[in-house]
Amino acid sequence: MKHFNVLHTDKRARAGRLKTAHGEIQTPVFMPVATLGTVKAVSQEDLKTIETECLLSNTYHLYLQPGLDTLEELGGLHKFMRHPGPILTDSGGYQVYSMSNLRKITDEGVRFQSHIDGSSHFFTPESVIDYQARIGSDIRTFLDVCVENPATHEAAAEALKKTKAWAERAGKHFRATTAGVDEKLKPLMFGIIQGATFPDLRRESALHMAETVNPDGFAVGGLSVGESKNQMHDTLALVTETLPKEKPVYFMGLGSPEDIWEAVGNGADMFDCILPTQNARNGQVLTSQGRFYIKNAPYKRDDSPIDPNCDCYVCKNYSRAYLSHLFKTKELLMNQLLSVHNLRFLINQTKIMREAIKNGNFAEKKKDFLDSYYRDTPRPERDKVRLVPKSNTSED
RNA sequence: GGUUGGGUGACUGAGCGGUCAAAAGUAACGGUCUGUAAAACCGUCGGGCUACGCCCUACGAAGGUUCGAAUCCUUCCCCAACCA
Repeated sequence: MKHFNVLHTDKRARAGRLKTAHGEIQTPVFMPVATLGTVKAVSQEDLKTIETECLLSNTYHLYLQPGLDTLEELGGLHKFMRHPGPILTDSGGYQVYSMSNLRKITDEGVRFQSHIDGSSHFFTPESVIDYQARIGSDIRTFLDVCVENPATHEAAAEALKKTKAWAERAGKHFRATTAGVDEKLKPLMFGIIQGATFPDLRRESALHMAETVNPDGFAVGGLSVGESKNQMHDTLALVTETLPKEKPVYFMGLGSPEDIWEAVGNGADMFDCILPTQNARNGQVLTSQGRFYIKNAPYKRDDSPIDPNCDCYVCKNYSRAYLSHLFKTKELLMNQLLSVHNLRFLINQTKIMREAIKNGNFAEKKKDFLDSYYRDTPRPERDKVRLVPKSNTSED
């Protein structure tokens, strides 16, 4: 049974449908991030209201808390969090990257030191597949090795070598452990493509994944980690050109609206990102006319909604002035309201994209979006590289 | 009326002879964040410059001591507590 159908194309942009055990996903899709089995500050009711199609959760974090025994006893993640829709789980590969001071990589797997209590845990490509089975996610990903940017070709090649070997092991294990499962209930496995920003490595990774591992979908990892926008988009374009066209492409960790427009134009179908929720908690909101900080002076007495063009319940019922007040007074409701809005904004963008692809005017709609989004602010430099490490970001 | 303790930048509050345009926190102003170790973090924060330095104006007010005072002395004005 074919789990993914490309319904419409407009140049390289595609609109499609992905079937999972917990329902269909229309693509392009934005998946809110529920690392610990919750989209931070957002309720299940909210997720439904904003028309969430798929959630992303995290193997590493769920493994530590509440623990897989607990999760399994309570019927898996869907039942535990009462989420009826599809869930994709990240393998923990991102934690290999972001918690580099707490882990050690060997050919066999990754030894983590828990960030909670310091206890030691060993993840292998196979065990991570088993963990995701216990979580019960619909889309499961392989353990990979993501390198920081900038990386030397040597380091990226070394990481890719492990990623490839691990993908083969994980794919084999996945097939062996899901062999008898009914097609309709069968989870999907997504392989992760690495190779930093080196074209030869990216091509090698994509070809290897497609030809040797042949997963249900392709995740593009190791991007949006500090490289320039040009590098990021060029790398994606090269990967989608290399990959077969009949399977979904998931750009891991991409979440600013302008980037998603660009990436959909380059053939990506699925996205997840902490940005809309994390930025919401830090007071930044997205609108069709650009993004801004709700806490900033101009909004203190602004009685208008965050985005007059948004259909979310926050924009219909709350003013900028009130939300600004909530932020400044550290009222917890702010986290929920701004998160709901930002998520709904991105989901609405994907709906506009699908419609545009169907109508064959994607480029035009993309231009409309960007013209409006950058109406009052200069467009960012596309070749600018993030120089400061993740843990020490600042700008003056 | 007396005694004692105080009056420091928007606020709270350190400093108690030079290294003080003055700690720290708050507020204010601006920003960062892309498969979440984040309801986190980072700047700026008296004014003016021919700015990695210089010049003004500043620690209740006015005098004074000193090479030099937010810091010591005198007087005055406020504030708090207590005593009449």
